[in-house]
Amino acid sequence: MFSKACEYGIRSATYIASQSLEGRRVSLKEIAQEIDSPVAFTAKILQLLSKNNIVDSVKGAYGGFEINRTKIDTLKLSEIVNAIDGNKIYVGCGLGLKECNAAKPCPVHYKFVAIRNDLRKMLENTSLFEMTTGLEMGLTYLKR
Amino acid sequence: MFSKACEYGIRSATYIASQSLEGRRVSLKEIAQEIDSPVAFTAKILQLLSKNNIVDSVKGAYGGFEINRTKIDTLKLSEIVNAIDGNKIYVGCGLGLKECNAAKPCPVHYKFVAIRNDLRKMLENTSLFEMTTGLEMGLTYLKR
DNA sequence: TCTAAATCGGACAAATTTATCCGATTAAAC
DNA sequence: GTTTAATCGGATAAATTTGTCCGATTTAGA
Repeated sequence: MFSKACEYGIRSATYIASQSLEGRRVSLKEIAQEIDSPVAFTAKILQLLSKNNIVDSVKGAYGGFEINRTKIDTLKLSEIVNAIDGNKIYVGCGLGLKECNAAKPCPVHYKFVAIRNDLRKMLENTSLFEMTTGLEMGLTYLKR
Repeated sequence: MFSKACEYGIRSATYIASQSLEGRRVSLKEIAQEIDSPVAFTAKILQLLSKNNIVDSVKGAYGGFEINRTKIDTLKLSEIVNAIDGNKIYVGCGLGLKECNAAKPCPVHYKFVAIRNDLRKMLENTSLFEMTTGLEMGLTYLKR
């Protein structure tokens, strides 16, 4: 459903948020270790998230990544997905047809529209904070 | 959502079915032209569908691909998707976590379960015949 | 039997995604 | 100022997906 890059991105942001809530800034190394992802590849994704203003990065010793409280509350999963995978999850035909729309629908057009709308709504309604709440309660896990 | 291979596979099967309903056996060349796909790559996918008993192939002059009426009525999209992409659309965690289930859920586990169930049900409930009905009525289009 | 039209199957090539490496830069601490 | 620990950014490599090529095989028809 999502690219690997996007999966690592969501897991990274979730972990950073969870630690920022505790006042801890975290390093790339720690992030990759905690979400079980390839370090160098994760670095690329974090750069992307940083450029898209989703996480804040601090260079130099004692640097790392963090997300401020306001962003944790307001940022939605959709913005992370959009920064990495773009909007290709929502747009385009389920069968790969270039010109498929309500006026000229493919055989499964309406069925896909419904499912994609659900996915879009879910991503637009899920905040980073919500992602971390389960973690704090020990009910959800990011690793492995 | 689906791989290109899977998209071509669904479009191929749908076109073959629509022509088989008219009593016409169709060639690879015609299929690729009608669904606007790369010929040689489509050939590979048709081989796969043939091996998985989804389409019937006839070698030699006047050969080509066809699907018998019973199969057109009973075959579901899920079987085509399964033959090409396997079951990776349904299984596995939305965030790519190896061990994610109801006992140890990731932060979006239940939200993904719901959406994927909808997708699975849709594929399991849509027959090849249903794919062709819109085509016959000129309401849906496979090309471009 | 020969020819033409078709699928089959294996090797190969291109494109994209995933992943690694390393030097440059930055900033805190001593 | 030097060291150290960190991100940044560009080049490169590996893996996967997508796509091509071509000879082998099969079969209908002349």
